[in-house]
This record gives sequence, structure tokens and C-alpha cells, in this order.
Amino acid sequence: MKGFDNTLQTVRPDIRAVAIAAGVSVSTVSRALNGYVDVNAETRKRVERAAETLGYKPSHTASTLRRNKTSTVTFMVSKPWTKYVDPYFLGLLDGLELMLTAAGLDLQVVMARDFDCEIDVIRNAVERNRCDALVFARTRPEDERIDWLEKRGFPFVTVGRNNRNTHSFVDRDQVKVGRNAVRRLVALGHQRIGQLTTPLRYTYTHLTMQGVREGLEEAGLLHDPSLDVECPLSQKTGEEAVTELFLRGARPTALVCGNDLIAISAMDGLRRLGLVPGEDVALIGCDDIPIAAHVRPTLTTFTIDLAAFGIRIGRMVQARLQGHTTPQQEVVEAPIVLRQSDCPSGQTKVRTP
Amino acid sequence: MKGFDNTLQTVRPDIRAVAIAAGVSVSTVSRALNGYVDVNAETRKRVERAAETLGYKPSHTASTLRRNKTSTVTFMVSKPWTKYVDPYFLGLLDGLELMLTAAGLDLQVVMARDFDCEIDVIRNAVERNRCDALVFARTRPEDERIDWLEKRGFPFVTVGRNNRNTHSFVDRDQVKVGRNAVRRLVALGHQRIGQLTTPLRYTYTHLTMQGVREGLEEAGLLHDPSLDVECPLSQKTGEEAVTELFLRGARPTALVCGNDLIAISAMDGLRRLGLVPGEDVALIGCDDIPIAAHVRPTLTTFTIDLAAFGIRIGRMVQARLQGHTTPQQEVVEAPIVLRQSDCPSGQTKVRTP
DNA sequence: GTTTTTGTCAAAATCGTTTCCGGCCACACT
DNA sequence: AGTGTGGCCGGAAACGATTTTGACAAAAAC
Repeated sequence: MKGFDNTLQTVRPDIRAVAIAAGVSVSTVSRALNGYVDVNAETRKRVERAAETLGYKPSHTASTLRRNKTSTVTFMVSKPWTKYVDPYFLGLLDGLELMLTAAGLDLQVVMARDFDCEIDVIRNAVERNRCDALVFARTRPEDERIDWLEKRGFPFVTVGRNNRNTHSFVDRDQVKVGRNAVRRLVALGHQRIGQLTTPLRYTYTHLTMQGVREGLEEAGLLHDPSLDVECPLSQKTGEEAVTELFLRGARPTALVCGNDLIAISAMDGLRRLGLVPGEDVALIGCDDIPIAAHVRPTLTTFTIDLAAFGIRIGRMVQARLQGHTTPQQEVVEAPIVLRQSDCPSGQTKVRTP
Repeated sequence: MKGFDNTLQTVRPDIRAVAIAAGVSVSTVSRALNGYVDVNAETRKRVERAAETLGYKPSHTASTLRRNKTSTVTFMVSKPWTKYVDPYFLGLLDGLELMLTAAGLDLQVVMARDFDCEIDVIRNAVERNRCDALVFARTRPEDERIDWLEKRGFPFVTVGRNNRNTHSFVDRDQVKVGRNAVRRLVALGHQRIGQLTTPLRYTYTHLTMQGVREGLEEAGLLHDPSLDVECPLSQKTGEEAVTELFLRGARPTALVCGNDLIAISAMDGLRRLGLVPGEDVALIGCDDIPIAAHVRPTLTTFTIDLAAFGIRIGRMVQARLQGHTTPQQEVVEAPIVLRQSDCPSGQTKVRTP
């Protein structure tokens, strides 16, 4: 009874098994199945039938080893942030996956536990040959991930820029987001416009702030830095920021928020201070996450077609993998979606908190 | 000039390179680095130093091929849904990743574009040897994924049950969720309690409904199916459901919602009908997504420690990979979080919509 | 002094593909 | 008849690791 195999697990058929079944050599099977030309149409059909009936699927591992190509693209998400801003990533992955699978590439998502291990995750993926290209977001002005990958000549595409921009990226026009937010608020009569910004380590934060400054300048207003607060990417982020802002005496009538969650939690903060968001203080968010239309007041924000965004990324990745070395760069505009949270100025009834 | 390599790409060091640098054979390097005992302490140190200075990382592909173990666990998410219910998945992945990396396993996430390709994604992962174990959620009473994997004897863990439950799974106690929701509402004086359920194809939907029925029975109330509506997993889901419900004349004073997004969008629907959510109609959600505390009225819902959930899954996966074949099954309780959206009955001022 | 054991390592086989190289055959062209 | 020329296919060498086998000393046992 020894050696008796009681598992139901059937052995995965070899390329050798196919070769025997089709009565040809292993190399012919490989050529036939991979669409090479120098194989007789008749033979190819025989091989295909044999592979079909045996249920043969080539071992991805073996072919990766031999070809030195994994046919997979890795998307790195940075976990602690995604919990709150995830719809952004997921919409993007939607488009990216569509594009890549159409091109015969696998999309694989890996997570970086925290800030410091981002580079480790990337190094691991590259050095251990786990993918042919990388995609990641949340870029910083000085981004060691970009530096490292550029130095190694490894294909990658980012969502967002750094301060050099010698690589392929897709990004929103954050400057315009900032400028248009201010324009809208100025048109509504606001003069004291503050910012609840995303973390300053990210490039897009700076671009948005630059846009805000430009908008203010354009309107002949002075940028008052005491109206700005940097918000971490946590859940109570806007609430705490707005509390700090008002308790220290700064009294903006409008707030440009770095993302929707900041804006939404800022609403809570305002209410705690006895102010009515969307009446006493105008708010504009950014990203148009699904929930933005469902909070009260509904959130005025900047939207973007994330799936299309993902598809752009996919195209860039493909270009990279096909050997195109000149970096492609696209900056797409994010239109504003007007809802309730922005409101005319002048209604502000300042009460003591 | 031909053959000149102008890339900066440095060649990845071989195990052979390490062997030469350390002055030993390839096999010794392998044994030394993999912690085998029959290698001299002195030699091992020399090998480790050589590997270190060369920056040697064993090729994951090659070792996978030889060992026939990938050391990766695949989590399959079903994309069209995740866009709206994603915080649930991401919290879970957080814990799972923590567990697996601690055990030296890679976590990889793949997406299924739609319903039909879920099984294909799984077959692909398994048949092409891309992972050692699978994890997925959104199980159904008759789940062909589970059937297929069980038949093949491939290790997997699910989030949620099917109708057989002969495999390893982790799940919330959905029956208790339903029952406790009703208990709470009954305690608040409600008699006409309706349900906005998640799609009926999922097991957890049925379990929740069973709990609701049990709760009603317990309170001596009759279950009125005309107060129930099945909601798809889209963004306007609850809004449409509640509109349908009230327009066809059903007038529940309280709604048990299958998830938070259903509840939140149902609030919009109620408002459109001239009703005040949390005053005219009580609402209870499920999942406690981050935004639940930020909508108005804040949402009473059932919470769960997703990271802990993920860790449980990780442990089960590990057990599976270590050859334990008896299925492990855990059902964890989800405590209710009381906020504003549930309210006493009897305030209902029915207006014509 | 011979045999056995033990510790340490090298050689070679192996995993499942792909791809290079060369061979065979049929056919056409001198 | 001899020489190319394609078309088609098989053999064998990779790819980079792991694991088995066995060799060779030194130490221990008889």
C-alpha cells in the first residue's frame, strides 16, 4: 500500500505529455503553441488538439525562467493611506487591468505596509524578478523610488510627478485644480480662503497649493499662510485641522481641501464649532469619491475619469515594455462638480465656539 | 561597437557568482543560505558575506520552479463591487498581509473583472501554478469556485460560507447581525421593519435575512416580505430601493440595510420623498465603513475588526499550507455601533411624497 | 590496523519551458 | 547528377535555483 496516492489532485500535464500525445517533439509543441511560423498547419492543429484534450497550461514559472520575462505588471499601493482614499486607486486599477489583460499581461497588486518599506517592496519586486514593470502613485518631489528605478533602467510609470520629471507619468492638472477652486470661491465673493492640504511630502500637494496661490494672485488677494493647515491622511484629519484653525483665531470663509475625506471630516469639525458647513463656511474637495454626493451638504469637488486614467497608464506601460525609452507624460484636467458645499460668502455668522 | 551594452542595468548576481566569490560550490551556497545543517559554520559565514557584498537575491522564479512552491498567496477581489465596498476588503488585506509577510509569504492581489471570470481567474492562478493558496470573499450558497478548488484539493480560505461548509472559512455572524438589528429597532418601538438587502446570490445576505426573521419572530412580529427590497451593489442602490418601496405603498418605519452604502444612499432616497432619515425612518447599516461616522445622520451600523479578521485568515492559510487538512472555521461577532440613524418609532409623519 | 561513522562539500540531476542549431526531405534550378 | 533553397522538425543547451547522491577526509569504534 505504500506509495499509494490518495489525493484527488491530478498531475498537471507536461509539455512532454502533449508532445507524446501529439506524436511530435517538445520543441515543436512549444513552437506550435507560441505561434511560430515554421510549423506545419496540420501539425499545429494536432498539437493544439492534444493540448486541449489534456488540459495543458504551460507553467508560468518555467516560461518566466526561460524567457526572463514575467508578463506581469505590479501596482504598488501604500496601505495606510489607501484605507481612506482607496476609491481613487481602485477606479484606476479598473482601467489599468482592462488594458493590461487585453495585452496579455497580468496585473498584480502588492502593498507597502508603511512609508519606509515602499522602497523595499519595489526593490524586492525588481531584484527578485517578479515583474516586468512597476506602477505606483503618491510621488514626492524627491522620490527615492523613482531615482532607484531610473538608475537601474527598470520600466515604470507613476501617478504623479517628482521634481525632475524625466520618466513616464500620468497626473491630474493639480495646479488648475487649485486655481479653479479659488476662482469658484472668489466668484462667490470669498476673500478669506484657507487650505486644508494633503501632506506636504507629496508633489501634488505643492502643485495644488501653487494653483491656489495663482488663483489668489489673479484675484488680487493676498495669500495668508495662517489660513492653511496640513492634514495627515487619517480619518479625523479635517476635523482636527479645522478645529485647530478656528481655535487659533483664523477665520476663513472658505476652505480648499486637498481631498474629499478632508473636506467631509472638516464638515464635522465645523459643526462642532457651531458653524454650518456649506452656509457659514464654503468647502471644496478633490477626487469625487463615491460618497461625496451622499454627504450633507453634498460636496463640491473635482472629478476625474479614473478608468480612463488607468488606461493611459496601461498604454504607457506597454510602450515601456516594447522598448520605447522616451518618457511619455500626460497631465489631464479634472473638471469641477458643483454641489452644495460651496456657497456664497457674506453669510458668515461668527459665533464664539 | 556591436554587442555594446549601453544600459546602466547591472547584471543580477547568480548563485554561481556567489559560489565563486566564496570559493565554494553552488550547492553549498544554496545549503548555506537556506539554513541547512550540514555546512560548516565558517563556510556559511563566508557564503553569507559573499552574498551580502554581491547583493545576491535568489531568483524567485527559479526557486519556485525547482521547489514547486511559489510562497505566495493570492487574494482575489471582484472588481465591480470593490469600488463601493472597498474599505471592507482593504482593512482585511491589511491584517492578512501582516500575517503572511511575517511567515515569509508574499501576498498578491488579483482582480476579477466581472462575475463570470471569477472562476477563470482562479483556474488561471491554480493551473498555472501562480500561488500556493487562495483567498476570496463574497461566497455564494452554490459556489463553483469552492467546488472546483475542493475537488482539486487546492488550499484556500474564504471570507463567508457556502451551503456545505466543508472548507476553511472566516465569517461574521450575520444571523446575529440581523437579529440584533431587529432587536434594537424593536426596542425603539418599531413594528414595520423592512430590509434593503445585499444581492441574494450571496450567502451572507441569506444569513442576515434569517437573523432578521428570527428577530421579528422573537418579538412576535410578522415578517412582511413586501417591506423588503434586494439592492444591487451600485452607488444609487439604496436610493432606488427606497423610492420603489415607498412608491408602491410600503411604509416601513425602520430599515435594516445590508451594508453601509445601501443605508447612506437610502438616506438620499428618503429625503427625496420628503422624509427625514433618522427621524421619520430609522436606518441601520452594516460594515462600519470609515464614512459611516461622517454622514448626517451618522450611521448606526455593525463594526468589525477587519485587521484581526485578516490575521485569522492568514493563520488558516498557514495551517493549510503546513498540510493541516481538517478545515478550520471561525464565525466572529460584529458589535453594533449606536449613532444617530436609528431612532424611536412613532415620530413618523407620513406625508404624500 | 581495519572498519565504521561523522562532518563537509562537490557533482550532477532536476524542475518545465524556450530557443538555437542543425538535419532531413522535397523541390527547383543549373 | 549536383547544388541550392525552403519548409519543417528534433536534439540539446540554456534559464537559476534546489536536492540527491556520493566522495573524501578525519575521527571514532572495533
